[in-house]
Amino acid sequence: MSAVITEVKGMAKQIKIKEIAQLAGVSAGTVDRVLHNRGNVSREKTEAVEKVLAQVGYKFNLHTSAVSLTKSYRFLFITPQALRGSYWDALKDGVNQALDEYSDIHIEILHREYDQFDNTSCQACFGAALSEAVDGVIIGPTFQNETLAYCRELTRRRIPYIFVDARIEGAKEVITFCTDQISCGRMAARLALWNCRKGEKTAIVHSGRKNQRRSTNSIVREQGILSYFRQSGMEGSLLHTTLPSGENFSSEMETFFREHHEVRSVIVLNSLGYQVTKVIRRSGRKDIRLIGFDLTEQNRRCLEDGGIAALLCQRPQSQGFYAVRTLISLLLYGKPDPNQTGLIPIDLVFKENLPYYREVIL
Amino acid sequence: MSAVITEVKGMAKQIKIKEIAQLAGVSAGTVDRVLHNRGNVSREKTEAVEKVLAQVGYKFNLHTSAVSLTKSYRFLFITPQALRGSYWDALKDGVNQALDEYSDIHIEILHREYDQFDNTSCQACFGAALSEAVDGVIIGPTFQNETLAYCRELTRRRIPYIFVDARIEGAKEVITFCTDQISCGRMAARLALWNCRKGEKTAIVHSGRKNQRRSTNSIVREQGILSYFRQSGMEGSLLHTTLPSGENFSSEMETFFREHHEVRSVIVLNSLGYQVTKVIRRSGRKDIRLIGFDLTEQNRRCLEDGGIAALLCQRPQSQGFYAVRTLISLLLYGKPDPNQTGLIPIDLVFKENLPYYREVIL
DNA sequence: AGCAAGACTGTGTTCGTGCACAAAAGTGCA
DNA sequence: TGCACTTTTGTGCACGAACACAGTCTTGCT
Repeated sequence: MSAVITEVKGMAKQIKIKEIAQLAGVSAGTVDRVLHNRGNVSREKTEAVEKVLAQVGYKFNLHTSAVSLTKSYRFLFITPQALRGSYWDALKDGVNQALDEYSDIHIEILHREYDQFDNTSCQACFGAALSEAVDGVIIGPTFQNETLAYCRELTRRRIPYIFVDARIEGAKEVITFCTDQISCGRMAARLALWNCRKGEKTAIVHSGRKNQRRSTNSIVREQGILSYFRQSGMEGSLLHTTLPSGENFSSEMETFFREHHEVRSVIVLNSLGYQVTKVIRRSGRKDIRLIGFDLTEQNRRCLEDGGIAALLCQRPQSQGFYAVRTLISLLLYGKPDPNQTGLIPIDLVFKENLPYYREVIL
Repeated sequence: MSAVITEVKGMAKQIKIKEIAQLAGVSAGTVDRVLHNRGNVSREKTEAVEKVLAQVGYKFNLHTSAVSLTKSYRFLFITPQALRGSYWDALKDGVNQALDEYSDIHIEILHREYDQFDNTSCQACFGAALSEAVDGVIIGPTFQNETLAYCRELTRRRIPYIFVDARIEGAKEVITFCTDQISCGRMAARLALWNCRKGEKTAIVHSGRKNQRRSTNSIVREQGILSYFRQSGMEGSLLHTTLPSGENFSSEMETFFREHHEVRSVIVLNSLGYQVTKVIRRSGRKDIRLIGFDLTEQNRRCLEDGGIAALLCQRPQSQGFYAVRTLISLLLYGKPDPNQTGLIPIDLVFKENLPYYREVIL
């Protein structure tokens, strides 16, 4: 019989502002001023407080702060159109969840949507956004130039902003909440090559919007796929095809699947996997595994009925939730939470673990 | 150019106890008594308050409550030995994280560990636990009878308890935080059969503790695997082998892998996948994909070096976190959060998304 | 020196909730 | 009815952080 091992875990007795004040030989008010760097504190006392602070490790608590908070905040939340059940809709759910969690803080969020396939719409949206007096902005970016112009103006006005889903090179955002799309691509590739035989091929489906740059995410995902295939010495087994824009049925693609019997895996680079399942079904092929991205309502159904074998997801709810939380924390304490990396886990969803993704779990 | 769609999201103005009191024609103290069912309120006023409550949808705020809370709570946390980097250690991390998050509430947690392979140790542990005066208990159960006896006593003493990782039939726990092991098994099976050819086989590795019942979880996982294989008409492609107890190297299993060339996938039913990688390596086989469970430190390393192809994980940190949170919420408000289902998502981890599981994300 | 402007610092009030205590109302019994 | 007792109800303070305000101390200028 082995011994009963025991251990006591107590709370790390949270230090109070009053105690800090006492240790530093100042009043609570001064500590408060230092903590929020509101200024008007002599160098001497600032240093005294900061010295104590460094030793005791004071922890901010959003909720306790909120009890006494009188100020109210206004955020802008700018994304492509968030259709019911879409990726952006899920992100919005996360934003609302944060609003709920921090309902003791007075926050108002204005949601502004633009057409992600029309840069003039985006431009107009950002233009209108500039006339709003807000304390912070959350941006789901698409168009590089338009977004950058807007961000520059925000920087000039000292309004903090956060990217979700993807970042724009050159911007000075507080943080970006997104997943590493290279890893996403590599995971998709691993699934495509899982137990793969010589001669079997993998098809990559691109989005085929006319006159439209492909989204950065889909480009990077493809790079990830490519790097994994190259590393596995299977570079030659990749094929490419294109999904036409809109809901138009692609007879071209149907022919593609009919003719390429050696294709056993299909990776759809965007969230339109559910459209490809229809094509595959029409082609009569039953030996193809479809790997898609994003847990939209349509994709969810396809996962359930078997049309899609696996989905790679980037927890849009978490992105929205953390974005709001970070903005609050930043505005209340003047500095972003240093623990935050901005990297959001990648979820691999099969039919079996799908049910857990019904309710939002952060 | 399409229109810019806009929408305003504001906070849902939280109702205060004072307002409720006013609406019900009573004092704030009475509302407080009703909310926490402390008794000593006339039927008449109770009904008046509850009527208002039902209309306005009052929401508890853990943190504001905590500000004024003077009471302190004591929880017991009873698990198998939580070796560094083990599954139980991860669960403990989640408990500590909750302690951290709710550091404004006075909570003390006593961790008691027993030897999961020695029921007398478990019995002794529960025996000692009964002499502790505590407000709630979190149990990671292993032995059915011993646990049930302890739980009966807890029920008698009206001390709430919560299971993590697995539940014990017949107990009256507040809630159990665990994943559906059937689905876990089915996911493992899906991976094993992913792109599988006729003639290829899958080996299931059982734990081989002497004189020891297998853990409920591993039994249920096997049922899940079996059901998936049966459904796919591949029942015949399953083989079984056993891992000896302790760290002893299994030459028997090495021979198994050498002889069964048709085995292409291996599912290790418990968290000891990393031990099996050594055997496979010794056997010289390089065409086998190992599917394991639980993101322990050792398994993590094997995932990185490729010895393990995929791990199925059950977010032990979340389990620990939610267990503590539920206990707090229960003790403060007298009733568990009805939103909680207790089901924890299943994570499928490859080498590519492993980095995100370094830091605990709830 | 006298004085005002500004920098600095401490005190006191506020928020919503929990809880102790006091006040009020009801109950039973001689 | 009067008295002791219990049950019910209201009031007031504490909690910890934010912030307004008032008081104190510099500093520069006439």
